[in-house]
Amino acid sequence: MEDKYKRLRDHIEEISDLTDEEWDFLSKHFKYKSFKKHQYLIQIGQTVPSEFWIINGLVKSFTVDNDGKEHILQFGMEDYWVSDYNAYQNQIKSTLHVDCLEDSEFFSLSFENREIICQEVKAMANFFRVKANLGYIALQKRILSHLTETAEERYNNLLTTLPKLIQRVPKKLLAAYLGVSRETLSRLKV
Amino acid sequence: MEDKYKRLRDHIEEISDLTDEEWDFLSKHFKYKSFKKHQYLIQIGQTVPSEFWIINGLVKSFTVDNDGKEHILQFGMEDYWVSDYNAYQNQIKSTLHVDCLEDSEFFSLSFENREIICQEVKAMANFFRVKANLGYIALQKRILSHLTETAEERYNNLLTTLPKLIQRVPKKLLAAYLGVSRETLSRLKV
DNA sequence: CGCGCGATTGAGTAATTTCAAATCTAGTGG
DNA sequence: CCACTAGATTTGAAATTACTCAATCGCGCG
Repeated sequence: MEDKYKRLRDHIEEISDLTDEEWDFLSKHFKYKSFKKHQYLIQIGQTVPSEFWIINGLVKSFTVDNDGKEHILQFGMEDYWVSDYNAYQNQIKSTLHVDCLEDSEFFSLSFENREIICQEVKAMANFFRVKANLGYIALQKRILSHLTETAEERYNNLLTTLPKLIQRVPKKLLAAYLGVSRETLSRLKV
Repeated sequence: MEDKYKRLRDHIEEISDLTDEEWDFLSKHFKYKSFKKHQYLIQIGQTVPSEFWIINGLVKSFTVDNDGKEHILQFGMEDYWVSDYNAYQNQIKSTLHVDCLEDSEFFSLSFENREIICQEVKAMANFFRVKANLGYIALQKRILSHLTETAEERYNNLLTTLPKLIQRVPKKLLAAYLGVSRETLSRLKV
């Protein structure tokens, strides 16, 4: 467990340095959680009290449309943060499922605790500010990739940017992430 | 000019309250700029020293693909923030154009000045943190809309969420934002 | 008045989806 | 360890959708 906390601290200090006192204070606000494959962290219609930092494992966040088809907003793996941020930030009901694709471990952070540690520890306010900026930038890139690239190009980009992910995720889920049918993805000459 | 600064302060205080001293300090770090229709705030290949808060006017940020087609990442109007945040945050060359669709006025904020006011004024660090979160959430919604909705549904959503924008923007630019050809957009029965 | 830009419409083409079936694979229990 | 089964992947063919290329129409500005 020590090493898991250590990894979280390292992760935060990639962006904002912490004193030992700050770390002692803030680390108490995270809660360790463990989920089995196929368990849900978040379900549509429920409140979202926490966001999750992924210690290890793999999750998907997704919605289901009127035809029953699954659309994947995000995959999350080691060192990723995941939640339904719309529901979390605005304290409303979730419109997403978050489901474990593997047995996974997390540190969860409640909305209240996040505000507390941001208020008390300037470095954490800075961390989340920078992190949100980076997330915003990453999503802008994804939007642009949807506007400018074919599914084939997006798939090839995935292969090069997240090769480890590809091996852990069934192709039909990659299709649901890229926005094409699994048949079309299967027909791409890669 | 007084009222323009007042509007910026109001905008910030929708999220984070400021003391008069804090405002006096931080407002000095913004620079007023005015651009004519068709002028570029940012061009591909150039550095991006600033982000811009739009006092009034209208801009688009976009790229041009290999076929010469334009793809619009964002429209910005009154009270919006706009930049190439990837280039701005990482201090690299821009991959976007930002172009004025109308005569427009801005307050610009350099990267250095943003860090300064975030360091000195806790409320501003909080403001940008929350703002980045809201931006992240908005882009997640847009990703999901691309995955789950048809161009027709996305267009109808635009009509209801940003009716004023529609009237100021030619339809072919809306098509470039929604990710369909102008002919297809024109054929939608709305 | 005419020019240019934007919007619309038509027709043919290309790409993707859907539905169906066959094949392959990994995990389970015996 | 093997056989079995459910899920995943691939392939085929038809149907749908969107795109491209072209031509026309409409309107505002100079």
